Amino acid sequence: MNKKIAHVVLALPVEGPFDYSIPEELQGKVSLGARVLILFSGKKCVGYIVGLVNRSSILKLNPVLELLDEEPVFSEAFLKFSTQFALYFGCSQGEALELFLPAYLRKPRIFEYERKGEMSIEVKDQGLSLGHSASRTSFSRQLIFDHGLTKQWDLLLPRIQETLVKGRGVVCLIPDGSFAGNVLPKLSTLVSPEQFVVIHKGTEKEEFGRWLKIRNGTARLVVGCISAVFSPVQNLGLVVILDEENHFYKHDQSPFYHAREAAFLRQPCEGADVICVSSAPSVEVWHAVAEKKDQLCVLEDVLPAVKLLDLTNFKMKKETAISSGLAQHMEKTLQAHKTVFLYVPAARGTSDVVREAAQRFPGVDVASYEKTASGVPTTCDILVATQAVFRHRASLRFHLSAIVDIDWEFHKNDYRAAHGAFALVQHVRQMTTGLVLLQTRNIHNGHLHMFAANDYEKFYRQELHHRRDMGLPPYNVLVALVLRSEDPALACVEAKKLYDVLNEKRHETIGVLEPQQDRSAIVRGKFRYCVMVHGLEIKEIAGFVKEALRSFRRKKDVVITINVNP
DNA sequence: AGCACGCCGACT
DNA sequence: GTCGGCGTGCTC
Repeated sequence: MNKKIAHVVLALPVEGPFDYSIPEELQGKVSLGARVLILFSGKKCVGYIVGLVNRSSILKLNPVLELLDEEPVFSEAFLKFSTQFALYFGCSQGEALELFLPAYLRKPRIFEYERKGEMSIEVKDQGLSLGHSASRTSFSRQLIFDHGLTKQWDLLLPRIQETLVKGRGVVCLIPDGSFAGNVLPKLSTLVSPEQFVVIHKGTEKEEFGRWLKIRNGTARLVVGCISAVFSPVQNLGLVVILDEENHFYKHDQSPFYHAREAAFLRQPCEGADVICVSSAPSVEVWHAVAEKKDQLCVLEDVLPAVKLLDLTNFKMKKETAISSGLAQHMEKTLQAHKTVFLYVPAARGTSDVVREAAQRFPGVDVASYEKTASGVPTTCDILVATQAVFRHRASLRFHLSAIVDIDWEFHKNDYRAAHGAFALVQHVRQMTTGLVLLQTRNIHNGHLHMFAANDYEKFYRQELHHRRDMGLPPYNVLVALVLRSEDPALACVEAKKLYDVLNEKRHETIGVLEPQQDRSAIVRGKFRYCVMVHGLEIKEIAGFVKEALRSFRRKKDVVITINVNP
C-alpha cells in the first residue's frame, strides 16, 4: 500500500523518469502528481511524481528530500495529458508539467492547503470527483464558421450554460487581451462572480491565486489567452476557442505548442468537448470537420460585396497606393459623408498612404492606426491601418474598405499565405457596410475570384488539394529543427551536419529538406538555420527526431529547438 | 540543462 | 609541469 519508490520527472530536457526512495515518514503521504524536492546531479530541484512503485532497477537511490504538496497539483488526467503533450511537441514530460503550473509553484515552495481554511475540505471533495472525469471517454469536436461576429453567441451561450448546469467546467480561449472587452459581458452573467475567472497579466501571486481558485473548484468558467488551455478546471466539459485561426495561439518560444492542438490532446484525457469558432477557419480545422456535416455549423451573415480592382492597365508609380479607380470610389463615399478604410501591410507602414490620401483629398480627416498606436481614432473620414486594427473590428464600421495590395499577401514565403489572405478579406468585410475593394495586378489569381464570389467551399477544396499535392499540413506533419548560434558559419555547418545525420537514418515515410536560413534568420544577434522534417505521423516523426538528436553531438554555443507545424 | 571528467595544446 | 578549452557522457 505505502509505496517505497517514486518515479520522478524534472523540468529539464532529459527524459527520465528517475527513481527516488521515499523516506518512511513520507510513505503513504506522497501521491501521484505531487511535487517533491529532490537532489538531481548534486542540485536541489523540483520534481513531479509520475509513478509509485516498490522496486527499482537502480541500486543506490537518493531519497525524496521534501514533499511539497500534500494534495497533488496534477490530476491523473493532467499526467496523461503531459505525456501526450511531450510526445507531440518534442519536449520532456517534466518540461510539459512545469509549463502547466503557475510560476509560483515552479519554485520549491511548500503548498499548504490547510492555510486556506475551509477550502481544504472543498479540495478533498473535488479530488474524489477526479476519477469520474478521467474515466469519461466520449468527446466531440465542432467548428462554428461564423461569417460575422455575433451569431456565434446564440449557439455558444446555451452550450456553455448547458455544460455548467451539468456541473462541468468551461474554458474559453481568446487570442489576446483585447478580445476580453467583447467576450466578458457575454460570459460573466452565466455564473456568479465567484465562479468566473479571467486570466490576465499580473503578479506571480495573483496568477497563483487564480490558479488556486480554479484548481479547488470554486471557479468553473475560465476566460484567458493561449496558456489558459492548461487551466486546472475541475471536471472540464468544454473548451471554446474563439478566432481559432489566430496566430497568437501558437506559442512563440520552446516548447512551440499550439493552444488548439493542446486542447485536442487534453480532450481525451478529460472527456471534454472542443468548439472552434472562426470567421475564416484554419485549413487544418476545416479539413477535420468538412466531411462530417454534424461537426460543422456555417453561420452566414450580411456582409458587403467584394470587388476586384485590376491595376494591370494603370500606369501607377510603385510607391502609389491609391489607383484612380479606388480614388473614384473614395470620392463618392466621402461626398456622401461616409467613411473609408484602407488596409496596408504592416511592413509597408501607414505614413506614406496617409500622406497620399491627404494630398488627394484636401480638407478630409485622415487618421492612421498601427501596432504602436495608443487608441483607435473614432472620428475620421479615412482610416489607414495595418493588421493591428482588427482587434477592434467588433466596434469599427466603414462604408467603403480597400485592401491596397492584396497581392502582397500571396507573396509571403509561407504555405498559409492564401489562408491569410482569405482571413484578411473576411476581417475587412466584417468592418465594412458598403463595399470591399481588392487592388491587384494579378487579376487571374483564382483565389481572388473565389473571395469576390464568396465561394469559401471552393477555396477550402482547392487549398486542401494544393496542400495534399505539396505534402503540407494537414496531410503531412512538418517539424522544423532550428539551430541558432552567434556565429553564422557555425550554425550553417551544424545544420548541414544534422541534416546528414537525419538523412543517413533514412526512413520510409519521413523526408528531410536541405538546411535553409530560418524565416527569422537573425534574432538578437543569433543566426538561425532550419532543417525541415516532414512525414505522415507526428508520433513517428517525434520519435525519429528525438532519436536523431540524442545521437547528434551538437557543438557548444549552438542551441537546437523543435517546432511542430511552424 | 548543468556538471564532472579527460584529452590535448599552450604557456610560465 | 599546469592551466584551460572543449567534446563526451551522465544525472535516479
